[in-house]
Amino acid sequence: VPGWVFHVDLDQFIAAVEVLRRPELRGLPVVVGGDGDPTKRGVVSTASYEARRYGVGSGMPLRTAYKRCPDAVFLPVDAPAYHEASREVMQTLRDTGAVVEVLGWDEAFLDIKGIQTADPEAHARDIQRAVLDRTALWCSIGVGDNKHRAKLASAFAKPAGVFRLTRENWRDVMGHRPTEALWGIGVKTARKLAALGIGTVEELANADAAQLAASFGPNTGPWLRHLATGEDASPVSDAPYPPRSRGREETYQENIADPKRIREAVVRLAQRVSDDIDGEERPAVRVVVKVRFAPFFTETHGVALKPPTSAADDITAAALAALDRFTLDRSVRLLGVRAELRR
DNA sequence: TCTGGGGTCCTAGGACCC
DNA sequence: TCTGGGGTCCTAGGACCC
Repeated sequence: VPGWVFHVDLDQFIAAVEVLRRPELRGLPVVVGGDGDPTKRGVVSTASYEARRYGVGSGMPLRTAYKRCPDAVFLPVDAPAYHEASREVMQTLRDTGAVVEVLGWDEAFLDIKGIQTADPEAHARDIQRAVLDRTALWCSIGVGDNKHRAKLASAFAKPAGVFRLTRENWRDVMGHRPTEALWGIGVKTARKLAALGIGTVEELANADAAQLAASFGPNTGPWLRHLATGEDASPVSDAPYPPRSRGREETYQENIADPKRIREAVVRLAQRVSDDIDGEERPAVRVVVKVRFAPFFTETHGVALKPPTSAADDITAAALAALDRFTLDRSVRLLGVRAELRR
């Protein structure tokens, strides 16, 4: 009997939450992103299915989304609202008795080992119904024999469906797909693999281990091939995950050229980071400043905190010391400050 | 009408040590 | 004279994900 793993993925989550509190938007193209002004710098967080029909999707610049669908309703990101909706969904999932590993606002893995079922699809439908009844949100559920397969399966289940992906149908479903279909392979790695003559999941599963290790490193190489087999022994874990870092960054509507204003902005960001880590029990060991110069290239510099500290004055001083390591001879479109926390 | 903001993890290269 | 072979730590950057 396989230990079933479910991957629950909310359908158009952010847009769906917005529609719930504004029922008049149902059925309309809705685009959530930035501060809701599609003429400004920003990207789409989530587009409703109606908006996706116009070619609008996550990660797309808001200005492009506006061009493609000028009649869409553009809304600002309201993180607290999504957080609250997410909390309700995750609690519903826990109440089913499964072990729940949360993966962001709108996704979770469920280990249902403790629940006897000969019909995992029926159980998935029950969970889907429970989420819908309690939150009025639809989700799709991937049914797998491990996390990786469950994760990929949920995409095939959308919208509002259930799809099973296991060792048995892995080759049929995934073998012919591009390597980018795997969770952990993005456009860069797919391109690099293609240059080695490896285009599909099946080809990657059969690739030469030594060649992969030579190109991607002794750990990453074998890991890539392992991904293509669909096998995954990692457990679903509900253990609390201590954050490694906390950061704040912002893109400016107009680039900043004046070093004095850059300095002031870094101080403000450092102050916000200090406020954020005030609630953490562990102090920061390092502060990293990120600068994105025009047109679009990014550099970072960091400063160690010895001894580790959470004090706002120390965080700010470290951020300014890190900023001093940059040559500010070009205008800046983004600044960021990140504190790395003691492990 | 260019390209958010929140993160995590891995790697390469230099410093440093024995 | 013409320079080893580990090992670890630190830093910057890259890649990926939601």
